[in-house]
Amino acid sequence: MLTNSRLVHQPHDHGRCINAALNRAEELCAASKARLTPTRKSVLQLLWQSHQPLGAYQLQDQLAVLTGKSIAPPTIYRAIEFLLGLGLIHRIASLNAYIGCPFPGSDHSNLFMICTECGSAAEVAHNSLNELLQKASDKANFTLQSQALELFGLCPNCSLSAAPNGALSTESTKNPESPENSQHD
Amino acid sequence: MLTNSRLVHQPHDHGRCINAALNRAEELCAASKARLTPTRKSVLQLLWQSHQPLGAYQLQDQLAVLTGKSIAPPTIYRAIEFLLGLGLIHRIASLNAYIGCPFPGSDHSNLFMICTECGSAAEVAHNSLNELLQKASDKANFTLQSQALELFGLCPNCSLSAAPNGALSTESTKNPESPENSQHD
DNA sequence: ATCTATTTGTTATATTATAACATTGCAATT
DNA sequence: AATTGCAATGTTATAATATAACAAATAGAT
Repeated sequence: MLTNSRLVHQPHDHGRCINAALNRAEELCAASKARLTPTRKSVLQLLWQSHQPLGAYQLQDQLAVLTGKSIAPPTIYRAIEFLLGLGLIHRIASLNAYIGCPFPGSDHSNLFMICTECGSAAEVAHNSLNELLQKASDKANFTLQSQALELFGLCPNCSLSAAPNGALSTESTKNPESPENSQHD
Repeated sequence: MLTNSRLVHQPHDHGRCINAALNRAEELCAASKARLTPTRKSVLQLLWQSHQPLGAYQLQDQLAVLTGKSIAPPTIYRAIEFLLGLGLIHRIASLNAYIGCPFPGSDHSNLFMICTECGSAAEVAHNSLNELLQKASDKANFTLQSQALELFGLCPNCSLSAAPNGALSTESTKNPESPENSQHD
């Protein structure tokens, strides 16, 4: 199970998150001879400002602030489309929102754990889950092409706040580890 | 694994589907002292006309045909909200569409297998999948509340059409079984 | 019959997304 | 450097999905 859950929910050097994501994006674009133009790069950067998914019009507002000029929806959606195409971001259907992908370039499922309290979303690539879904599809004679898997609930931090005092373990408060932004469990 | 997949993809007495769904709805409403008003009932009936999810504005159009008068969006959305609340229908987030639930009243996950070709959607209640998701949530200290699980691909029928001649088994062509509209696998 | 709460009607508008066409700008070749 | 062609962005308008706010009607309880 590959996840960015710990990184999402613990204090960390987020500047490194952003830089790492932008660097990966540069590499991926170079590799596929795609152009990471200023608009596209800004949108990606904005989506990495936090670990919370942003809607297209939130992006529009923030891009206006960032660049000092207002940009119409089609431009935003084009940048989104481009980034989605390269797997640099994901769309979270149930939120009509977009988020940076922590594992671009790797073939993986898109399971999201979305906090209904703080809005954060952690991504999980879960092999046995994918196998199970593939098996279920086979059994139903369903030719699986893609998937949208979205879990809602309370993230570690919000779970702690919500819990009756001291009822939960301190498991989630241990320090984050390298590498950059993912761990294998 | 509980699914209505076979029923969705094979010829069957669909009138019985609809009637069964409406009867279950009457019972559930009676049990919870909720009122299945004409509008609500019509919306539910329309959602059971086919095994394809319908959008709110498709419902609006069809309701206009059915009743002979045009009905504004809020009324449609209110009926949808009511039916969702009782678990009689589901919302498919990635399609902005709604579909009748074949197992209302039973506590279950909402895994959908949605055909990208014909638009049909089969629902699957999959215990071990739910367990796996619960485990993954626990591991991430995520307090799971609800989920949206949507698979895209080709349904059995469309898989057959798409497949190079005779390459697939005839497994999916055997007859549907009782009961009304679900099977245990 | 009256009251109350629920449901529906009505109007307006918010939110998300795309179509269609014009313009700009990069970059490859001459 | 000028030309050309394609990719990217700008611009305007509008489609598609969803909700807010308040008024009217209706069912059910007393």
